[in-house]
Amino acid sequence: MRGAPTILHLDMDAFYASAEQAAKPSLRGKPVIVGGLGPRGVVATASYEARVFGVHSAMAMAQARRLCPNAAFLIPRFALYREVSDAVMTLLHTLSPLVEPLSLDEAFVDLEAGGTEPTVEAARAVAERLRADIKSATGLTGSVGLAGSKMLAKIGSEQAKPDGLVVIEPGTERDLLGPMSVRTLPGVGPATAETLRRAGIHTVAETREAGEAELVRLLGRAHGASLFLMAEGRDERPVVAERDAKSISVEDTFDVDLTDRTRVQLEIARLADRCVRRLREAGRSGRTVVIKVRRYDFSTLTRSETLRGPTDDPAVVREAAARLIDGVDTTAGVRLLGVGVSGLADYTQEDLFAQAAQAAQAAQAAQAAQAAQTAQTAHEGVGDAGRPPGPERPESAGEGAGEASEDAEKPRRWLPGSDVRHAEYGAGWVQGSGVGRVTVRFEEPWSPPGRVRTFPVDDPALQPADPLPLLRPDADADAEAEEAEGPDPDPGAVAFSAPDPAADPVPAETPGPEADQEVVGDLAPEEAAGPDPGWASAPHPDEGMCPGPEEAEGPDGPAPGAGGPEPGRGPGQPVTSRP
DNA sequence: TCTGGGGTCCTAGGACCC
DNA sequence: TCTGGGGTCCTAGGACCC
Repeated sequence: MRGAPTILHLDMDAFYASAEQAAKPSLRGKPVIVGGLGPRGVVATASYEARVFGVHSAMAMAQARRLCPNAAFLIPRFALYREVSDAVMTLLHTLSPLVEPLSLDEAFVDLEAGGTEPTVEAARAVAERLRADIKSATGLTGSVGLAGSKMLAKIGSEQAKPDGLVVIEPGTERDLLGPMSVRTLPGVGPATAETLRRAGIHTVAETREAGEAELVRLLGRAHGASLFLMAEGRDERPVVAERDAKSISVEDTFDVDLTDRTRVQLEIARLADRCVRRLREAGRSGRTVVIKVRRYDFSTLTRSETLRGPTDDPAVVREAAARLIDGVDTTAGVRLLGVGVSGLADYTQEDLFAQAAQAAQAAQAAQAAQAAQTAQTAHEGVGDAGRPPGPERPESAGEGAGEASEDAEKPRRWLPGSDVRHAEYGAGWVQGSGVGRVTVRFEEPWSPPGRVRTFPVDDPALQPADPLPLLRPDADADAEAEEAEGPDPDPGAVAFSAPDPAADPVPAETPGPEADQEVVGDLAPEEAAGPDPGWASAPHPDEGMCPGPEEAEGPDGPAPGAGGPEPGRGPGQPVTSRP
């Protein structure tokens, strides 16, 4: 607890959705929902326009579609968010060496460690300048809380949303917290809240009054004690600069439950490979392999195995994962599989070789022992050191949000929201696809809202592309970014590949909303001008079903009540309605 | 159409060792 | 030949967070 509000918490506003609106001019001021688009997807972030309809994070996407059918539904583009996040974190590091990122869009900063004078006025001035710098470097807004502790700073930024600053002056904490819900306190989720509710505890004040002993009795030692401190407004947790990861894992939820045993084994092997790829990218190795299985009924179990030494060998991890899944009954159906590695360490190459060999030997010995025990020599141990030959590439049911590297072999998937470039029309993004066609809106972050065109999905002129920067990388922007970042010469806010202005075919004038669609390729005009029937009749054949903004479709609206996601603007249906 | 993906921390029991 | 404890590691599950 400090005498001055020098702990800062920054939380970017509706981060993913705001980044998408910044990147896609036609979506500004409209409801945007970012998340998994498959049948089992959930909302990652909803723009404020979509929240008006009751859509929020972690909601099932199906429910979000019901609540806000006219929103633009987009897959997350983590490459973009990471770039923006890096720019923001760079700004935070100019304030203090003590920056603790919590996620791509959130961080604590210890201003006092950065030399800010410990007064309300000085802290407020730093925070206001920070918010302005973030806006000019990224085009996005963030909310800031300032307080004498992490907990209060975070509560402050929450109160400040959107695009605000709240200072909680030391000395006011207890009064401020008293009437708030226990859910406000960090570490109180649905389960804890329910336990407390059954004990008649609903507010922070009631939590305090219950006393530490009672809280420990209800919640256990660590949880009860820390909750009591938090309720009293006592939070001495220091801001700690980023720590090394302790585990790395990947998982996939399948559109349809898996029942085939061979398929389950195949997916486990693929996940193990993906996990090791991430492990190696991080320059780490790990000693404990974990698999996760979520069954048809959502019950979840994990199985783990600790090796004799850390490894980053895909074969070793794959084999451990295979042994673990062997012991799990999956006959009734599996909706999710995951593979992770924990007990991470940085190890030299020699160590890795030695230990990988050791682990393989141990595994072999174990197998041999087992074989001997069961007197079943048909199960050969020798082959276990080998790798499954050939590429494993069953169709992926999950989105694989993290991994972008997919085979060039298989048919291209045009996921709504993703970046494309057309040989003639330039940069754009996929608005939807289905039944052999893909609809693209051609616009750039700094252009006016663009127009929509439809192509055959296999049109060679259309290619996937990297995200464009949110701010036009011109001289002015560079100067601004440089100024914002101080001595660092890298304007860096957004260091993507620069667009080629010469190749920019986006029409200079903005077409009217009724005339902004043009058909390209061999489609009959009426076919292309109307809504894509694939959207209405078959919601998930091709992930494509992003209705996009109101003017996305031609003048002929879809047949109303066609079921499935709303393919376009029905006559008289407002896209945004503010209460 | 219920319920993603990537993490962290805590608890609890059993094995094992001193 | 009635009974110790304590410490650490491993495994499994669960709550929570963004």
